[in-house]
Amino acid sequence: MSIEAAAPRRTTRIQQEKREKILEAALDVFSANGFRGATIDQIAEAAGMSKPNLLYYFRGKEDMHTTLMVRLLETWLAPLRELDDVGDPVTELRSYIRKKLEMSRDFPRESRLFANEILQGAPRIKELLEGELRSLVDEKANIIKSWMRAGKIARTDPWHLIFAIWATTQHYADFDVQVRSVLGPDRGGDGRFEDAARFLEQLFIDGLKPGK
Amino acid sequence: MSIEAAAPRRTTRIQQEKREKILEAALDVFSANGFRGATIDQIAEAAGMSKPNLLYYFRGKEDMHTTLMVRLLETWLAPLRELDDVGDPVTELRSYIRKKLEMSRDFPRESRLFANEILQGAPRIKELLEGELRSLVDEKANIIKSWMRAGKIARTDPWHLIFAIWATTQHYADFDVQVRSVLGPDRGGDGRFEDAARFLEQLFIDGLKPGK
DNA sequence: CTAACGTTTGTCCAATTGGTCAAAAAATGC
DNA sequence: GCATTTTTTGACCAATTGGACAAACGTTAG
Repeated sequence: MSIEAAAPRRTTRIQQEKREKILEAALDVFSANGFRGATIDQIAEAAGMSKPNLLYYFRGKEDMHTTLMVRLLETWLAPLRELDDVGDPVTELRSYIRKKLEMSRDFPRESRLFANEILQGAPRIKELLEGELRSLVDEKANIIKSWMRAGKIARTDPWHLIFAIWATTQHYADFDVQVRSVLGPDRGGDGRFEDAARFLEQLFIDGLKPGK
Repeated sequence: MSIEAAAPRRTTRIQQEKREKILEAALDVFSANGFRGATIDQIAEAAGMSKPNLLYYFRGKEDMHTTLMVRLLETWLAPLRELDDVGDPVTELRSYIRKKLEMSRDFPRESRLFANEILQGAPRIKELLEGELRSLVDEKANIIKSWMRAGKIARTDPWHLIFAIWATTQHYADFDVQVRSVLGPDRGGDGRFEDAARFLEQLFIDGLKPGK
């Protein structure tokens, strides 16, 4: 026994990799089936390992889910965090909307994971919403308000503006099946995101140009 | 035995009432927990009857769900169906948006039921989306297009316009927890729907006024 | 080589859950 | 009142599922 107190075991490279692989599989399964719809067996199979082996790396299903959730929330809110006081308001907002839409295109699983959670009443991240998220949105809403006061963009409700941006952009990930179904095989292909980008730009940016 | 062929048994008043009661309970449970998250026992308890009794009126969980789904789809699409060729375009769209928002306020369970289904890939109503819904949207999109050609409203993509209206209005039902959390106790009360109505009116209607 | 430790798995278990069934209880027709 | 039909329920079942565990396996340091 060494002199030092029992140091918490360093996580080895192999442990890290396994945990990553599991989380990747869990994201797949949770986002496609929701928390209750997902089974540990499904995740295990998707990760290419046995169920007891998963439970060696995570305490349980709940553990995987919250780990995913907390980690992804950061990525998810990054674009909003970047909304910057000093930039040109219209440019900032345009860039925010584009980033959000790109996230729906590139990370639809993450979007659906959150959508699932919120739909079920956000039992596992309610505090985060009321705390961290709320203050972040308040902060950014105030920035937007200051832009309005300065006459840089049209006056409107910043909170609902943010909701509208969330709703319209995430719609293309969360309601993907519906979007594709309605657009049909022709218009529903890869081009739909460019069409959406053009539309949203017109809707939000043109509508927000100052002086009507 | 009578001369007539075995007539399909008339559904009695009591049967109708029980089925209604069950569907009401099922809507509660399905919308709050999703299909897989809902249990027959929960529905039975919510309906105030025993599980085997439920299964006397419905063949199974799936049966309740599809019955709900098909029935509610009509209600859900009613506002869009009413979008009328002959009315004033701006009035028509304003009225559509208002109705959709009111539905989110008055029928949040229905909204969440659909959201849940779509999120999971719409396994049970995919054909409906690709058939009935698609042709309805196409029809209305063409009406909107004709308005644009006539210079009555600004030019934009009608399909994505419809998506944006769906997304923004249903957001207030599907993401209710998040909306409330972000707005906080003060702004998140009953008034949030009026604020939303004002905002959406400005966003969509002002933005669509013809001639920029 | 071997002891110690980290990793993996087969097996098992208890709880949950969708659904069945036969028998009891109501309701209905005569 | 009585026979028939409809409605309700208690008991039961098989499948699924989250999780526990000890034994087996691999790896590494001495």
